[in-house]
Amino acid sequence: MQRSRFDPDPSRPVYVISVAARIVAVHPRTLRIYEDEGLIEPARTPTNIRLYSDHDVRRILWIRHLTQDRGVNLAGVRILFELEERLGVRILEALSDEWTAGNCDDAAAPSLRDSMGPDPEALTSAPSAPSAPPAPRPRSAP
Amino acid sequence: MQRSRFDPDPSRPVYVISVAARIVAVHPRTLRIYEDEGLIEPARTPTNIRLYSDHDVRRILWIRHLTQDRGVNLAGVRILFELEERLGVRILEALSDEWTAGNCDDAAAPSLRDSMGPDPEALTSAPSAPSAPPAPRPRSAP
DNA sequence: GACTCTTGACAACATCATTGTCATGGTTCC
DNA sequence: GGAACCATGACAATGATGTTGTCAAGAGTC
Repeated sequence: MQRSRFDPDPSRPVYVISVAARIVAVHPRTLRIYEDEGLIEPARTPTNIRLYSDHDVRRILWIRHLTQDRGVNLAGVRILFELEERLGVRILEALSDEWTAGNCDDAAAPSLRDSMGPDPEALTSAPSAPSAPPAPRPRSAP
Repeated sequence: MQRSRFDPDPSRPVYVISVAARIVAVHPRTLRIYEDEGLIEPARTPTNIRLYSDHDVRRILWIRHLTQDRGVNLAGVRILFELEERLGVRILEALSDEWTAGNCDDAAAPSLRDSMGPDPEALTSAPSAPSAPPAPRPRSAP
C-alpha cells in the first residue's frame, strides 16, 4: 500500500488528538484510554500535547479492527502486540489475510511492520501495524 | 513435563463433562459455552455423551489462564488459537515463558503442542495447548 | 431408580469498551 | 486576547461479555 503522499516519514508525530481521532473514527476519550492501557504511546510536545504519527494511526486502526470487527477485548489486543514484538514475526499479517479476503480487493495484505500513511484510500483497506510496540503497562487490579 | 502416568495417549477421550470440569476447575456450563464458541470440540459417544481427552483438558487450561489471569475474552482466545494453527509455530509458548517466570519454578516451559496429561502436579504448572485446534465457529451476531 | 447426561432457555452479577460530561488550568491560534 | 483546544482526574450511562445458577423435559448409566 502506498505511503501517505504528503509526509513520507510514518514515524513523525504530527497529529493532535482530535485529528487522530477523526482519522481513525474513534473518540478522543477512547484514545486516552488506549494510552492508559499501554496499547499506544503517542509523542508529546514540550508543553505536553499529544502528537500521533502514522505508525500510531495504523496501530489504532488495528486496535479498532480487533475490538470492533473481531470482538477482541483490550487485554487480548495487548497480548497480540506482545507476541508480535516477542516473536519478531508478522503474526497479525495472518489476520490481515483474513481481512483482505473478507473486506477489500487488495490482494497484497500489508504487514504490521510496513509503513502506511493515513491516506483515505489506505484507511479503508486493511490496516498495518507498526513495529516495536511500547511495553504494555500492567492493567490496574480490579 | 511428564505425561499422565495413567494413560499415555493424550488424545484418547476419556472424561465426561463433570470430571473434566473438576479437573480444570470450571463449571460444566462453562465448558458447554466454550464448545458453543468453537474453542473446544470434545468427542461424543454413540449416545451423544461428551468425552474429553488430555488434549482437550490442556486446551481448557489455556483458555482459563488467558481469561482469568490475563483478562482476555473468548474472541481473543479464539484468535490466539487461530494464529497457532495458521502460523504453525508455538506462539503461546512465548506466553508460557511469562507464566513460568511468574507462577512456578518449572524452567522448561511446555509448548502448546506437547502432550501432557491432567496429572495434579502437571495441572498446577504452566498449561500446554494441544495442536490442531478445531475450526472456530463464527460468533453469533449481536 | 438415583444420578448424570443431553438440549434449549432465562437470569444475576461483575467486568469491560465506548462514549458522554464535568471541573480546573494551560496552550494555541486567529 | 479570547475562542477553541489541549491537559488532568473523575463519575456515569449503555450495551456487551464471562461465569455461574437454575429450570424443564427426556435419555442414558451404574
